[in-house]
Amino acid sequence: MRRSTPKKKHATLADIAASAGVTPMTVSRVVNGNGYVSAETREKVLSAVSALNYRRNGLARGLKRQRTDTIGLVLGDIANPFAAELARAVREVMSARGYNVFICVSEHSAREDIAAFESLADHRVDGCIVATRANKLGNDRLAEMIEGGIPVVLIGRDFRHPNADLIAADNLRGGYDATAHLISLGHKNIGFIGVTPTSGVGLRRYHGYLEAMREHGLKVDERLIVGRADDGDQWPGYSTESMGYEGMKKLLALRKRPTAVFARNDFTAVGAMSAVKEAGLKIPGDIAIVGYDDVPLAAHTTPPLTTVRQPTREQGRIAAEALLRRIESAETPAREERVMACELVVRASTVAE
Amino acid sequence: MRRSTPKKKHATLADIAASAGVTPMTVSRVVNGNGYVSAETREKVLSAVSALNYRRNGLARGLKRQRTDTIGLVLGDIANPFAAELARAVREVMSARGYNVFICVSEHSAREDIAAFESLADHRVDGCIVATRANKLGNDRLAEMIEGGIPVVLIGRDFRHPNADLIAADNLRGGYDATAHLISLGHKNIGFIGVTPTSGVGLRRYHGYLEAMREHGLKVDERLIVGRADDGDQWPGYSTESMGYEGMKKLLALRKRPTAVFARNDFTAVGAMSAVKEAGLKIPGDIAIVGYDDVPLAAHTTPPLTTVRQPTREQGRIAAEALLRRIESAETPAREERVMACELVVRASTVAE
DNA sequence: CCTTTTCCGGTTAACGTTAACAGACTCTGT
DNA sequence: ACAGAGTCTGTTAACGTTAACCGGAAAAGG
Repeated sequence: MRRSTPKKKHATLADIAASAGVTPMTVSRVVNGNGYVSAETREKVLSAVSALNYRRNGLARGLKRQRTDTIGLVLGDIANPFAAELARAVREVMSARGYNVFICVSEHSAREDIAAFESLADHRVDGCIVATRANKLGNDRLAEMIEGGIPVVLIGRDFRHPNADLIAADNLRGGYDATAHLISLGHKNIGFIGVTPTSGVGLRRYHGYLEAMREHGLKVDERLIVGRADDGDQWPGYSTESMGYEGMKKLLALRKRPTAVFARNDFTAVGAMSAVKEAGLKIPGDIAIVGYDDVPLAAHTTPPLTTVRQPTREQGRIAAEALLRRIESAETPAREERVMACELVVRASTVAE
Repeated sequence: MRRSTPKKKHATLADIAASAGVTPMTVSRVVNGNGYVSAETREKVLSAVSALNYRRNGLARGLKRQRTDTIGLVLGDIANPFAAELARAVREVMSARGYNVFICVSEHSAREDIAAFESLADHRVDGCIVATRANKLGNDRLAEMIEGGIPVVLIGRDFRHPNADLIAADNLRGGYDATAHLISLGHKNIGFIGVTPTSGVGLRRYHGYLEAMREHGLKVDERLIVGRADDGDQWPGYSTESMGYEGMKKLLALRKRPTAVFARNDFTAVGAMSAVKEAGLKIPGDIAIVGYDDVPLAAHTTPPLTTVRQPTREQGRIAAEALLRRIESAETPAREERVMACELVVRASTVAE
């Protein structure tokens, strides 16, 4: 218990300067590698730096320089492979240009969404990429921050602002294509797992499903739309697989069960597949299944999952580049909106081999 | 093209003060809700705050207060559900105590590992939770930072330092139990997917496997250890499912193929299962499979996956609390090390129902 | 009535860094 | 020898915030 020691303080430029017998300014020049410093002084300074374990204070530096070389990335759900891939792409571009990336997670809650970009803004990140789903409160707050002068780029968030670029996958079309694929295979009774009829408002892929059904003259039975509401503020212990599993159970219990199902994402689809197999039914013979995202897992399910691939890396890369443009140009550039095509990947969960 | 506007600047306390006809100090009192301010002036100030869209400058604030109310979390792989769950638990504890959490991702690269906690340290986070795998360079750098005075707690990183707590799951025991389970079912020829014989040095669950084999008098054939090296600095396009798939392919091609396989994690196990089924073999009849982590998916594979559950939330929570202790106590507390038990979850991939 | 407390707001001086400028000294070329 | 350029280091003044302190007015207590 007595094994505690007094706390250490961080060394400052002044400490190094005193120890090396120079002024703080000279030390600053050495650690930043700019300005003229003789080899001899540099040596003295560097050895003092490592002796005192000096690290520059990013707060003071950022305050003085009016930039932090740091950007923020707000993600809704860190467990999602899509988010992970996005983060990787953003980071690649950003670190090549000398920026750090700090990630904040909102857990799909409006309150946390706001808290996340407020804390990033307070720490004066040079810009922000926001990849969370739209919500009223968050949108309002975001608009204020943008108007407050923070460069912002949105990924897949259904919110438009004249000073924020928007990069998105064409999930409306993706959902349409997935559904049209099932229709072209002769299915008429097609379910959707992953939203409630009311909560799906913000989900483009769900609208794609509705549109495809309507355009092909198929009626959408509300009993075929199953899932949990997700627009509330809490989503405790959310597991997308179990939503798929439970959703499919509900569909299988219907008097007239669907012959095909479109799931909001691949993990939901996997849960649904598990329920189908448990019921002793065949995929795709009895029920065909389509997922969304083409996560690595999708190629390894039994049977392999038909899904819709979105260009994740490209979205991340383009968003990062758009943000850099906003950060580094003297004037705030004109708004850019990019909608990227998705690609249906047909595997054995809809078409037997 | 011409649709660009000049950049905005952030409003400062002084701007608000001027606009409200008070001093900056009074504004500070209002926005921080401390000190005495009359209702009338508070009103004036607040309306100026919202009119000018003021947000306090966290850099200046942090610089002056010598704390940022922010902690850093360094993760190796954001796509891992384990990491996601950990992050959630850490965030829960931390936001309840008024701290923000910034996440940095190292992509399992030593260079990025170092860059991550250096950038966090430079931004003067109040403390850091590091959940990346150990590596020589990173450990050295980390030791320097700890000695530089930053409170650090490690999760599952095989690195000891007198001023850093260590929370870990007992993956050695978990790996042992998983392997012993297979042995108790009569398997003798048991493969491991996910490391090369040389690269697995840092992976406790792999050592558990080796230990169980040795203790039960079974010899470990090096050809039964398959996987990619992962201790290099690059790991491009890494997909854990495909490692499992390819690893299993190699094992199936052996003249004397294993009757059971232990995979380093559940996704690797899923990839392996996919290769087994593709070869027309039965699970667990021809080959039994055990994974690790008990991700939500594991309950929904076909057959459901036997795996080892680690207490993820608890690790996150305990780490967060340990960090808070380090941050908020005046003296640096004595080192704490917690090893948490894992639990074998038996499902149908090893024992037919 | 006087003393003490509570309320309200201003003043000053940092926190650690760097941009801008200034001064001195050393070359180089003519 | 001298202008001009290049090299090296120091001084000053912010960047935006808040801790610490100060003083006056009003309220409370005796």
